Amino acid sequence: MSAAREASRVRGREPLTAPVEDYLKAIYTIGKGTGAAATNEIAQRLALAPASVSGMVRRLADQGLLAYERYHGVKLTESGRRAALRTLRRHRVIEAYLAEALGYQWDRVHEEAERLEHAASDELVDRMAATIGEPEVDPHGAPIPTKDGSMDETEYKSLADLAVGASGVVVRVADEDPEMLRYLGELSILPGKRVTVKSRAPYDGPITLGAGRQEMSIGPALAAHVLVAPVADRAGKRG
Amino acid sequence: MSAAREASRVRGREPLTAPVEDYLKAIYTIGKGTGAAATNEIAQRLALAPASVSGMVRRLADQGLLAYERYHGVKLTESGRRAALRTLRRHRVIEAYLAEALGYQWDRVHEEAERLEHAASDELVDRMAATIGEPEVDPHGAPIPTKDGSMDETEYKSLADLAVGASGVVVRVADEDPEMLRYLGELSILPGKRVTVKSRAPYDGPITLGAGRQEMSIGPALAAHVLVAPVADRAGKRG
DNA sequence: GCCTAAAGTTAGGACGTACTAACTTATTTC
DNA sequence: GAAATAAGTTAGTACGTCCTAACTTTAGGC
Repeated sequence: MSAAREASRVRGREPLTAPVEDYLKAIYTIGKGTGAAATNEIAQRLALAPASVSGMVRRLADQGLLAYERYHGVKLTESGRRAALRTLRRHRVIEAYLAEALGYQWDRVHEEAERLEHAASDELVDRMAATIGEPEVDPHGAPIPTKDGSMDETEYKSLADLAVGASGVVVRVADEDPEMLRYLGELSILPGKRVTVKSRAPYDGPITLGAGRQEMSIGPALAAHVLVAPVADRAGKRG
Repeated sequence: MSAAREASRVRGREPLTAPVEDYLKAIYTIGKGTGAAATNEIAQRLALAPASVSGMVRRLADQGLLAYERYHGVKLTESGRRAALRTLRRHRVIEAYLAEALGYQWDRVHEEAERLEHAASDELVDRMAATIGEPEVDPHGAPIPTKDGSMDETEYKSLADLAVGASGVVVRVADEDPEMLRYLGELSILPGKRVTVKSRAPYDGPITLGAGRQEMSIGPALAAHVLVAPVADRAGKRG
């Protein structure tokens, strides 16, 4: 490695730029913490040209945030993982705070948090978290990393994977699209809601759900974004 | 004017970048709204080289935010003034919110707001303002521009200009330096406090103040940053 | 195992914002 | 009003991030 590149790697703890934080967050969520992320996946998630990603991941690797092997994707280093979790914590605490303290609807928090996460200090985020009682999940049910950089990584089944007749409690909606969130809200498919799969039509057909006294049908693409914790069935439940 | 430059001026209502907002804010506060600002003043306020300012003001003039005449400083256009006031409103509402809702001390709000002002949406700022009861001043006593872009431009005397024997109510501390603010806080020279000038030493010497039951001396440089509304003297006041 | 499609990279350029060094214009002083 | 100083500008460069176009490497189908 050249002296110049070595020097750039040694460069200390300057704050990360907003694009850098976005890359790390994207890589983290693609790789679920430790897995690898492909150039095209990163490009798609960030709505950038793949060529731009190639250039950026090289710089991030030079800074010691990524392990990068040409043509074979990237993995976060320990320092990259910490930075990603810091940003993810900011994002989710801010989302929770906007909903709890400022009356935002759950379909609006993501966009606002997407900008604020790069501007808020650690202290601000900690104060927000304290003010609303140290939440453990954001308004979509996504777990909030702790200050020391650990996060609940429980993997949940989606509603699309639940067997016919099985019940579950919605724990998370794994998508930020405001339209989708509003639609789910109308159906009152929200974190905490108990649902039962009544039937599933063949050939990727609609899934019929029971939730409280209601019954409803949703497509499999939508169902795949609704994550549930399975519960044992019992009769005479209260909605 | 060339076609290319004309085209760039016509470019619509894209959101302004953070540096652009900082320039406009600086120019507004230097020119007190409508006055002119010199290149070197802007450079000093933003801690930039004068050459950088020359380049930037030309771009801002191309965008119709400034009136710029080479070698003769700049003035905000109406559109520049509106943008500056929008940023100033964000900044001061955020400061007030941090202090009121999140327990920040008055010497810490400026730094945090300096970054958040570029990331917060109008909606967020309006919600913050509503949540803390539509404040009219920030924690330092600076007036908050209204949503429709007007601001109380009352000019106050500073403590350094108050005659010996005269009294005033502190309305504002016109500086953001945390050390200065903490020091004034220790002396409890805060917005709302009533003070009386007891004496003034010659040759720019210390100014002795009475405030409540206390008496204290401060230097003229510090006094110049403390703005007061004059009040008629009366005996037997309560602190 | 070869060929093609998919995935990824390099080359070259643009834009916004900053810098230093060298130059020009304006202002002050005598 | 000329010289000295202050204020401001241009020229040339750097850096971070993005782009498109053209090229290279990898992986999948036969």
